[in-house]
Amino acid sequence: MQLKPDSLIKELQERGMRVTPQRAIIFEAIEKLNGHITAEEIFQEVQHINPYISLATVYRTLELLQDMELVTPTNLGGSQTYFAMKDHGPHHHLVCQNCGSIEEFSDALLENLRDRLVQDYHFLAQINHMSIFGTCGHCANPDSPNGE
Amino acid sequence: MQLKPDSLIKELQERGMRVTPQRAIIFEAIEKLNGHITAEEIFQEVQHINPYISLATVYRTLELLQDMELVTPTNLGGSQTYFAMKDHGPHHHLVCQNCGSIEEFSDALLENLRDRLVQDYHFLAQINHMSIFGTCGHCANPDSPNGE
DNA sequence: CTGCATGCAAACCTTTTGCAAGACT
DNA sequence: AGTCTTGCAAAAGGTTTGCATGCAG
Repeated sequence: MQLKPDSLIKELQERGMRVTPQRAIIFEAIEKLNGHITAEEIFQEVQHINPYISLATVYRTLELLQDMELVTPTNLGGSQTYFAMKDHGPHHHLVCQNCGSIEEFSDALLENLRDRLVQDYHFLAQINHMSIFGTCGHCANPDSPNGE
Repeated sequence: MQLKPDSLIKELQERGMRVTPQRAIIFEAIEKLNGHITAEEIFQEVQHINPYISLATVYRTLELLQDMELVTPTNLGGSQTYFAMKDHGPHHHLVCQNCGSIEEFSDALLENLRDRLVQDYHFLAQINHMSIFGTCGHCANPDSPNGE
């Protein structure tokens, strides 16, 4: 019961949810890995700290964090689900199908699309985590140093 | 401009692949169901014609069609993979998180996004099958009958 | 006839769940 | 103390695979 007051732990306490050592360790792992990670990756990381924590608990904690809207699941094309913290506003990804790099892009680029979806389809898009696949600048133009 | 089962069969022959009754039946089923369908749905359909065709064969045929670039897999948010024939040009989906309806939207709406991704990120987006989640007109405005 | 395709069932992979024991507040 | 959480293992859901048989070319 010493842990540095992580933001995730604080959130739990504020909402009257139990703070167990398992959860604290899982939170640490998520914060440390910080990105788009799978349950399995979190599990591996967590095992370094306490090998008795089970995969099931990782999944249950992840579910909890989703319910609390602190984490979002994303599908990056594979069979596994990726999770990421939801704390720095909506952002999206450009996944290069050639080199596998993942780059973020601004939510602002989606304004036009959102507007048109409302206008043309009366559809309120809720895009928190979009992944777009394609070819990144480096792979598209290996010769030119800055692409285009 | 739908691709007919016949042309799928032709494609197979041209590429020196075997045309088996199973494959022909599966092609028919895909054509008949015509849309975004799961392996299980194809399997059910195929069973009506010949109950001895196995799910494994459906999966193997689907894999073959993917390798031949005649069919694309899509993730529509659930646990299953959806497949669709690749012949009616790029199109995308609006999935209502409230009522579950799936509506298509035009690829034209993505032009702006594509352009900006190239300009700002030198990224060549390859968006063949995007799914956007949100709230459809009916669910957003239950009072307004025609959403207009 | 040769080799690829099929059926069946078992294996796999990721995620979920039932239950008894244990921990947080 | 009471309820929520955990670990374990088994189940579940979707997809893949090993192997012997069968069929297309």
